[in-house]
Amino acid sequence: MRDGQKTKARIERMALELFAEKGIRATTVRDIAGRSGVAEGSLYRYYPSKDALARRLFISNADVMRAELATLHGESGDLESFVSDCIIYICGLYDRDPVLFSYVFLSEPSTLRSLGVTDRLPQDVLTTVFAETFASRGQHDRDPVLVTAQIMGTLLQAATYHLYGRLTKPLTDYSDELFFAVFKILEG
Amino acid sequence: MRDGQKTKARIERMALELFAEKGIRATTVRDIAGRSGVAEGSLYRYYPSKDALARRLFISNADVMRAELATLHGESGDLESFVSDCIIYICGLYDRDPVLFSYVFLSEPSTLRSLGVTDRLPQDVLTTVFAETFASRGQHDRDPVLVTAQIMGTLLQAATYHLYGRLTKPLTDYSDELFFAVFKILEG
DNA sequence: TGAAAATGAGCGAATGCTCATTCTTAATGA
DNA sequence: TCATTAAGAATGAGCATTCGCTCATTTTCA
Repeated sequence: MRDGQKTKARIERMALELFAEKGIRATTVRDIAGRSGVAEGSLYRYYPSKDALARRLFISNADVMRAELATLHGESGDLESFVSDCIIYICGLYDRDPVLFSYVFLSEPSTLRSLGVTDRLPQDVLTTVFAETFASRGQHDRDPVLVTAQIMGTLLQAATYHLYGRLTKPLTDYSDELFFAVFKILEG
Repeated sequence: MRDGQKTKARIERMALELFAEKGIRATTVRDIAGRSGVAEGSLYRYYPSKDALARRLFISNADVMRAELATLHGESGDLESFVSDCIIYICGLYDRDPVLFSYVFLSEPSTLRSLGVTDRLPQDVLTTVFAETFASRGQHDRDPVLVTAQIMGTLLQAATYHLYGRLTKPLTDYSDELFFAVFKILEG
């Protein structure tokens, strides 16, 4: 029999690209099939619906990212080196695969809500770590959610501007400036 | 004759809410008409298409914001007070009308590209001001685009987290922490 | 040759939009 | 004062098209 896994992988990748380029609603099953070089019906061998595919694509990729961020935390000595590793990781993620990055990090709130994935964001790992650290340091005045928002904001908006072609070098090349801002935010 | 301007205004507001809540593609003309309490055909008295309405809503609101940010620049003495005014303005914008804020600032890149409005973002005012200031100060190593991304990132991501219900106080209440981070970024 | 993989015509539902028709009301004039 | 009217405002059934999805059929290959 034929190797269905290759077809499945091609469908997933092309769907991811289209979802990131045009949005989920604007991407039709015919679009996905066309770009994947398969028939429309083939999608339904592997997924019960277009939305299930979109949701699975988000969750499986976001879960990998969350696991890798958690690993970074386990390997790091202190908060500062963890955050620094996060920046390197996230910049590398964008440079290696801007399409995947866009889908997971730059989808609009309404999209994530309709997918039901607002509680599975990779950046939640940061919030947890910040909460633990601030608590153990007795810094009860600091808001781990706000700090996460500020730090992730600098990175995500930089990525957004790169998508628009306004920042042209790889995101990793801006890591010095990004480090600086993030550490200032972290210091409080 | 009847006052069509009130109908037009109601259609625009309800469309804005739906676009922000569900996205443009996911919002049907029937949705807009239903929530506005008018018939479907009425939309087409004022706009040639749903997309034209979406585009007009973005541009007219973004242009107002750009003008107001430019006014802030004209009234401010130095860069620091301008940026501080911008933070107050943007936080107030979110607190007063999160729906409008989401539509203009939190739509995903693919949406803005399909509307053809990526060159009309309110935050471009900041980039222009930064470019002028850095040039006049001889700070040729600083990237006005990156600084804009970092500063706007902290604000927009804070707004995003507020939308998710993770930040609960008005955004303005966080302005102390936001000021701090933004000024650190600005210092370089 | 058997079972999994892949196909694509076609279905019902939904969508954006049109247009013939009706409704509303300010202006008119006797 | 009040019936008449003209024109803009509003309607909603209906059209052409597109969409997600199904399934009987064909293809592929261990």
